[in-house]
Amino acid sequence: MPSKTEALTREDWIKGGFRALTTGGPEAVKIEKIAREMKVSKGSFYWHFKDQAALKSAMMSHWEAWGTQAIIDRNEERELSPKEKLQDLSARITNSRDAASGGLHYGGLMMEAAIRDWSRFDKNVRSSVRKVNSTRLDYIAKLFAQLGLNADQSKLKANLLYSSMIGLEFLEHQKLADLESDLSELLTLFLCNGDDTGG
Amino acid sequence: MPSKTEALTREDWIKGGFRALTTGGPEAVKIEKIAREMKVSKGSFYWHFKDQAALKSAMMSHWEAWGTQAIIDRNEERELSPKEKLQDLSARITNSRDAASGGLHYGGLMMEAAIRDWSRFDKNVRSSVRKVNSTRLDYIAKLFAQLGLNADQSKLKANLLYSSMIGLEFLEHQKLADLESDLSELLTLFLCNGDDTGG
DNA sequence: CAATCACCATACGCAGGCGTATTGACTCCG
DNA sequence: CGGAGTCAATACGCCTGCGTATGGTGATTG
Repeated sequence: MPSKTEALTREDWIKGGFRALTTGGPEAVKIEKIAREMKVSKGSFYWHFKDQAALKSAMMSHWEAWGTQAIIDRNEERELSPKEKLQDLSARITNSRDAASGGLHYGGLMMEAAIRDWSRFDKNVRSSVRKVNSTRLDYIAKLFAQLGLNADQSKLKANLLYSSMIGLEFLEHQKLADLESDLSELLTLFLCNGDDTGG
Repeated sequence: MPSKTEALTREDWIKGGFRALTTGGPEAVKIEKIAREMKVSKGSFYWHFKDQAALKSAMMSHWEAWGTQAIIDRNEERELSPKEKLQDLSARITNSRDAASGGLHYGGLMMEAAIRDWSRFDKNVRSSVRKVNSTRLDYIAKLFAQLGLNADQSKLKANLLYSSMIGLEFLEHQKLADLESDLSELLTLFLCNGDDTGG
């Protein structure tokens, strides 16, 4: 365990990477830029990481874990009805600013959006995003199924709910309250009528 | 009217800009890069535009017009019921590869997504996107209103429908057919029950 | 107390992008 | 033909970012 002024760790750089991503988008995830923000030289970076791709990869690993299992676990560990879980999930995803994930928690909404941006033109990031989406969708669909919807309907509603979360988040950068209320309305709508799948 | 090998126009560069944006994202909208793709030198660019910002600005102007008025006009000029218009709109936004807008039509889905990415960390682009969103949402809400929904419900459903378009587009890079079907289901759901706004 | 190790700073060469300045071609007009 | 105007190629200086190489410093170990 070194002392001096507390040597940087690998995770410090990952956090720095997410800060850059969140505040400046994919374009801002530059080593020298992050180094400046952290008031160190990039010499440190290349000690902890092989190159840029390694940082990106590490960031994605963290996010894959945080963006799926962490959220789901926290939702499951409390004793809620499926309906409550769905409501809670909506609130959690839109409002993820609470202290979670042991310090590696970077900023919720903006961060997810930035990662989605990133994924659009980066194969590896896209692969991570697909995993996360898939896990989340399966989980949401499972909750709908527990409420009595059949498999197709569950998947459909999961798609639509999750898509709305993403789309609404994009529409309303500013007013968070309306976002949650809109999502809540959608959920109500989904849970009011079970089956009427038109052809 | 010059001759030679048909001198480049301002719009050629704008098209080039959109091609770059669509295929490589905001990061790819670089003058020298676009110039290479167009097999000319950047000397040409700086004849037609003052700088990068000018190109971006011009691109946004084009998109503002194309992304709102053009879509709405084409939807309105045909004689459809409001319900049909909504369905048609969904299909049109997701499936905008038909020959439209007189040649300045760059690639539908990917392009819109790239512009949204761009807007996240660029003030001017964001301003354009807000305008376009606002216009589209008003139009969609108007259609819902024509179907008998009150103002609040119209706005809500417009928000949700439009958000779903965006979110679904993100989820399903690959299968376009499912996207349309999901949207169609959502619309059906919206139009089946008029009012049940829970508190 | 030297040797080693962990961690960081500095300096380097390279590539790519920006915007400018200069020059070159081709066209139009007188 | 000569000059003005339109458009594009080339060359330049600047900056930023990458990854490497090398050197320094403080702790740790024998």
